[in-house]
Amino acid sequence: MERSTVQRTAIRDALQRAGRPLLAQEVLDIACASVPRIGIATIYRNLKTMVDEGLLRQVILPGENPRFELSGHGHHHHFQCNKCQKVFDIHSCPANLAALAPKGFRVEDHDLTLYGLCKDC
Amino acid sequence: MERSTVQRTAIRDALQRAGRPLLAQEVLDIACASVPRIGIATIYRNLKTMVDEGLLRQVILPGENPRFELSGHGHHHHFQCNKCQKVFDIHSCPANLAALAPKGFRVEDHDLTLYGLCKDC
DNA sequence: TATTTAATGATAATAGTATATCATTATCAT
DNA sequence: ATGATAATGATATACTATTATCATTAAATA
Repeated sequence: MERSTVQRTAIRDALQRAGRPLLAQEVLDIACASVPRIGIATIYRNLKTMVDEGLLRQVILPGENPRFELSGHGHHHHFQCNKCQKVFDIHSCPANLAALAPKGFRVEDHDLTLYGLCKDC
Repeated sequence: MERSTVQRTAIRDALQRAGRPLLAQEVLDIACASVPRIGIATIYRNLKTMVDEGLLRQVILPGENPRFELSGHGHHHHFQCNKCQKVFDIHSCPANLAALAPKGFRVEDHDLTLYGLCKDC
């Protein structure tokens, strides 16, 4: 049985409005604006539930804590700003990556992260 | 003042013979063969020192603990086997990655990880 | 070989994220 | 509106990779 709560709504809205993957802590900060007394446990609980439901997808970059984004964006990659550390979506994808692997290796998937300066930095 | 110890040698040899990035735990397991009483603290201590000296480089894949490899291989990427979890070097690199970023973003660097089955799996 | 002291090994301590606990609150079906 | 109970909030706890501690060992120099 699942109930609709203002906390859950605030979490979904935070991710929707941001339009980029957010850390649990970032979700907390944003959701606090609409639900001041929201706790970090509620954030983690709901993020986990929403991932299990398939509503969210985890974005894990090297050396970073998990971020969360709304699912349904298809296969894509990410850009992290070296200055503000924010992560943005990249909707294109390099071709022929399978050819890079050594002979005898079968490529099934890949992860790509670009680093640099975002539009605002 | 730096002293040459069998432990330090065993750690360097483990990385050299493996020819692929190793977890601290993997280094311990391999080094144990030549220095049975070697402790995990010694592994971490030496890995850290060797990174500071520039002898080693850390390899951090998404969601994984740091691995270590001998430096001096230049810019390259990695392949992780979905079955044995081992990580291998990939010495080629896709071109034109900068073109993938949205307008207004400046690309300075990138990370690429391929996933699949290694030669042995 | 004796001396100095850096390095080791065993383990306790730390750090930082994520989860468990539980009394309280608030949702929803009746 | 009421009752059953799912969800929350505050915080304790777990987890686990890494570091600190310190007595002991061993490398390097004279």
